[in-house]
Amino acid sequence: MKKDKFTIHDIARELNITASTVSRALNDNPRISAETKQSVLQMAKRLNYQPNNIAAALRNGKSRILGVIVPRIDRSFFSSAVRGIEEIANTAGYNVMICQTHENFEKEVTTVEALLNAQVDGIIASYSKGTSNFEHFEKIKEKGIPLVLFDRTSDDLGVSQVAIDDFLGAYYATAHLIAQGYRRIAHYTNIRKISIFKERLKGYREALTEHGLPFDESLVQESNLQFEDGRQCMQKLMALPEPPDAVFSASALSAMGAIQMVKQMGKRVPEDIGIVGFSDESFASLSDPQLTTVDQHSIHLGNKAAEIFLQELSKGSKDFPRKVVLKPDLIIRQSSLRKGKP
Amino acid sequence: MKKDKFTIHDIARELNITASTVSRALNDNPRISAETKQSVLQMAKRLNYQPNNIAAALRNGKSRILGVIVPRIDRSFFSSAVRGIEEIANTAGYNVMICQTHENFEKEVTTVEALLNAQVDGIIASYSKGTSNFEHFEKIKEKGIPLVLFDRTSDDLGVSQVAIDDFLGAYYATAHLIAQGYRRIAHYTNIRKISIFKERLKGYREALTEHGLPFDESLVQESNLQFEDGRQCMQKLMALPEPPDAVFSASALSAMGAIQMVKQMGKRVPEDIGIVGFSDESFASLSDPQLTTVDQHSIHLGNKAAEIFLQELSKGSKDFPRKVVLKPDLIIRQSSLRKGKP
DNA sequence: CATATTTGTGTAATCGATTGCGCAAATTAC
DNA sequence: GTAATTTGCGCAATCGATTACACAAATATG
Repeated sequence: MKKDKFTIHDIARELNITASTVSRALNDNPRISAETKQSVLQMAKRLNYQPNNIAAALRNGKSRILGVIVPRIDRSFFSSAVRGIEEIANTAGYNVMICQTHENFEKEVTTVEALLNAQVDGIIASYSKGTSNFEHFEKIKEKGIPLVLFDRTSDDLGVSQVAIDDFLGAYYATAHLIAQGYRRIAHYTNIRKISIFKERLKGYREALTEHGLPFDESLVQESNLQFEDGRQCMQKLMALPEPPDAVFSASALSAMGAIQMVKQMGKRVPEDIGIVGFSDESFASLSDPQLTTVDQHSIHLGNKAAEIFLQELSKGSKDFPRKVVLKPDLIIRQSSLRKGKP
Repeated sequence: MKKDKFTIHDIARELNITASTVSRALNDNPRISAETKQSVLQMAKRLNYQPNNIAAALRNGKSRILGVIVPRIDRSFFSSAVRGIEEIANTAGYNVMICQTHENFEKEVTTVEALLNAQVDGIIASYSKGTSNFEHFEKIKEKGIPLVLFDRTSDDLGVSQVAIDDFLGAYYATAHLIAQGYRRIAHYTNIRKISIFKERLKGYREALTEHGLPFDESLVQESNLQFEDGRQCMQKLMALPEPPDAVFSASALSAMGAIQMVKQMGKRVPEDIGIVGFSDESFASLSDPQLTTVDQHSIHLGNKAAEIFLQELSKGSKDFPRKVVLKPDLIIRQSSLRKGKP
């Protein structure tokens, strides 16, 4: 039951030197002699000295904490992105503080405040679906704290962003379906004001046009993109006078719903209906048939966001804000393979 | 571009009072008059004052940060548990700092140190598969900081624990299979020294015995319980002279692998082979057939862990350590329903 | 050999909020 | 009407580490 809270003053007393010398020795200051450093280090080890980061943080205004804001952590895309952020941040000596907004705007505002009060050195965020007002993010900028947005980004804010090319991902997906011989391709989307869904819709449309296929508004289904939405939209689509022969969904979950409904209606995937989803969730390769998806490389996305944060910290605001757009990849599985491997 | 860093001293100067009065006013100290509080609050709002938590943390030794250690965040079970922890912690005014060990013992040790240096007020952890030495956890105890283990727990350490009743979950699952008429039930397990897997094995065995079925060691398959493991174990099992007619897997992922392999071998689930998994991952209800699983109520588990942390903080170490064992529930889906609803 | 530099360490202020102690004024008690 | 309390606030120390400045001793320069 030894007292386990020694400070640099305790070390100093033991060695008959001052705390400043100890501090310098621990920080490897060149003005301290080698012997002194030696003995300080030894004593620190002997006393099992643990530095108090809080004190250092107060003194030099750096907490070495990076705040991360995500809508929710229990979605594979976000947890992987967070993991990517952590990988980079940890090796650079930063701890990560993660907060969830649950897609709730008010929670997002209070979260930003909480992180600022905690004196984080920077914030990486993906905002809520309900967020339209960016004042809370402005506040971060005003404080001179680096802010990096990822996935759900905005050009209006004038901060660095990391996202994948949603347009391209959608284009790949749609073009792949066309190449597989599907001709009447539907699209699942969310409220269109969110840029990622807008981009996906554009990519879908572009692929159609480029291959001489008509764009038919009745084939675009707007919903929350959850599993049940995927089922219901499929039902509506199949009730059309001219039902589709494929679906490109802007989410993986609703694509799964679509598959289930197709099977339930006695049709086959991919023979009768081809299906492609967006975001490579873990379940994509577990379904029957396995789901073709657009891989967003979420870990890499997180890495990139953390790297930009570190760069902004060191270089000041020169060269910033930056905008990084990663290329997605189409992971082709059975759900869209009518002709066999392309 | 206004300066946005005001302290209580700035407020004090504006009002011609001292910082101590401001501090007391902000903390609603009864010795401060109502008018003074009023004017302090107004001035604080006018200057857009943001308290510096770091300074307060240094002074009173409380950071209001709760450290959480999990093997990895991109697993539904852990991310949900974390979400449960956050729910409780946030409403109690705590921020949560999440760290991952990637099932790596060394990373776990350094993570504990990082959290201690960050002066967290408590730690909630689920340790790595490779962890056998608990010295780093002892250190937390020595510092007098509350430590709560969840899911992967240990009685040896003398700290509070929250877990689900793995034995009971396994018992439910196995008994359910028996009730559905399956008679030769296999079991997927991991290395047996980890208590959760030991318990699941015991529950499985108990259910067999209680229903007069023999325990057959050749039906117990040990692996890492990943998807591919589930496939391979199934293959081995089907090659036995007397193959099983059901599998109770200690993980959901390997149960999915089992389903896939059964289907690939031209047999049907649940008609020929019944399958039950452990841990209600998101994909369980998305598979075909949908997977019967043991629900660990991970969010609730997280809630409970956070509650115990808060209690330990307030009540001192009286009544502690505590051990909370939650009851799991069997979520019955198609993969085990041979006879229809039980 | 005198001056200039470098080396090694100490002194004391600082970061911002909190709090024990003290003290005068206002209020209550008897 | 005097003594005892209460009310309201200021003073100054404190949490632990960092760092500008100072200063003596050692070494270098010319």
